[in-house]
Amino acid sequence: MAGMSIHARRERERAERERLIVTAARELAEAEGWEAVTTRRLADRVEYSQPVLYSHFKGMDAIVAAVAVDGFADLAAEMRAARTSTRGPKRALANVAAAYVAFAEQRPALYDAMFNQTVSLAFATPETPAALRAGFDELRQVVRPFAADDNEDLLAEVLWSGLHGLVSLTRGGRLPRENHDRRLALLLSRLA
Amino acid sequence: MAGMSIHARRERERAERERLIVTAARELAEAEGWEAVTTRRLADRVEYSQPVLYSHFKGMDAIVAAVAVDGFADLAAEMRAARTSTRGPKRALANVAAAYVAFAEQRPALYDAMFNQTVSLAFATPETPAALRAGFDELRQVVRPFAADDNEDLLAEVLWSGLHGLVSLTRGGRLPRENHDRRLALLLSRLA
DNA sequence: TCTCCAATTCTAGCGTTGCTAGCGAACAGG
DNA sequence: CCTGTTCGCTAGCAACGCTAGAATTGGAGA
Repeated sequence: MAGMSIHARRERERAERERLIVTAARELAEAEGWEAVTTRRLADRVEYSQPVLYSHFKGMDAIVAAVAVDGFADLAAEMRAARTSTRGPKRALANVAAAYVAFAEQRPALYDAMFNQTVSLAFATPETPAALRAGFDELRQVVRPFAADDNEDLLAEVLWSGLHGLVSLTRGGRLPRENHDRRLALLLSRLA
Repeated sequence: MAGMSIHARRERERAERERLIVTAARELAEAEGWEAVTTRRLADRVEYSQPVLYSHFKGMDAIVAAVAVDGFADLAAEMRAARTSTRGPKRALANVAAAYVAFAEQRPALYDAMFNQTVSLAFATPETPAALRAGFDELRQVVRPFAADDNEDLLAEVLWSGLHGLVSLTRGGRLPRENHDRRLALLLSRLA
């Protein structure tokens, strides 16, 4: 039965091509913004025709969602690094918050995919991708020392909201970039 | 010289038509979301042809921006009502925050225009529309009792960030709607 | 009142978008 | 070597934002 290994190779190649599409979409978005990521340009970039994209993803939204999942994994990793490289609950909190903000500032297109662009990502359900949970877990761990036993989740969610609000309003020009650090410090001091 | 009054009438009619366009855009967006607000459908609704839109606004973005300015005026008015109908700093804060959240929940398309859709609105500059300042002033007034003299603005900005983050993550499905009230209460208790 | 000119609105169309139908080539299996 | 299926491509659709140029409207002067 040579057929089986052939089938396996095909699936492998197919998975590779899917990765190629997702990373190409991500690179294009980070270089020129999401409005520049069209099916034609993306197909051009991966050197396939448009319809190939639709054999992997249901549509453009699904491609954005795939990039977003990647983004959540990256964000979770960076927050984890920020947390484990510090001692002391207060410093850990400050470091993780700074990592979150830095991520949003340095990868605006990725952050957009995660929080603005895509609406069709399952979040607090059983089929939520692991990467999404991982990010939230980091926040929960870092606020644990400051929470009463019964509201750890709640505090993590409020922290997340505060960080997202700060980042989001600043990036949209609603808040002046000037006092960004002071705002962040104030938020953290009130939550801790 | 009858020409002058004719000119005046024409300008009046023109202004009326502009209002018609903006309110039609707003109604269409609130009824079916912004993706349904196309130049063709909008032109249809106001019973003019597409190019008329471009004699009033530079493009679709400018129309969204005009709706957003309306939205800021509404939001400011509702927050003002919430503040002045209450006695006591803590209650005032809670009431204004609740008004903000209610606004975002009941008029999602409007909130979208104000915070997600449009990027091209001047905010902390001299030519910032009055409606935009008014909303922020309400927040500033309501946090004044809880701020040290030198960081009143900062605290208002952090409150705004927290509220926007809460609303934005909840609406995008990132936070379960379940504990929304408890999250809001926690945020306020930490800021006050 | 009739004609003319300027302002204004409409028709028609351009280039691009996301997405899909259906043809043609490539390739595993007999 | 032939056959059947799988796969990617060419071509095209409807709808998008936006614009050029024709057509219509309506005030002004004879």
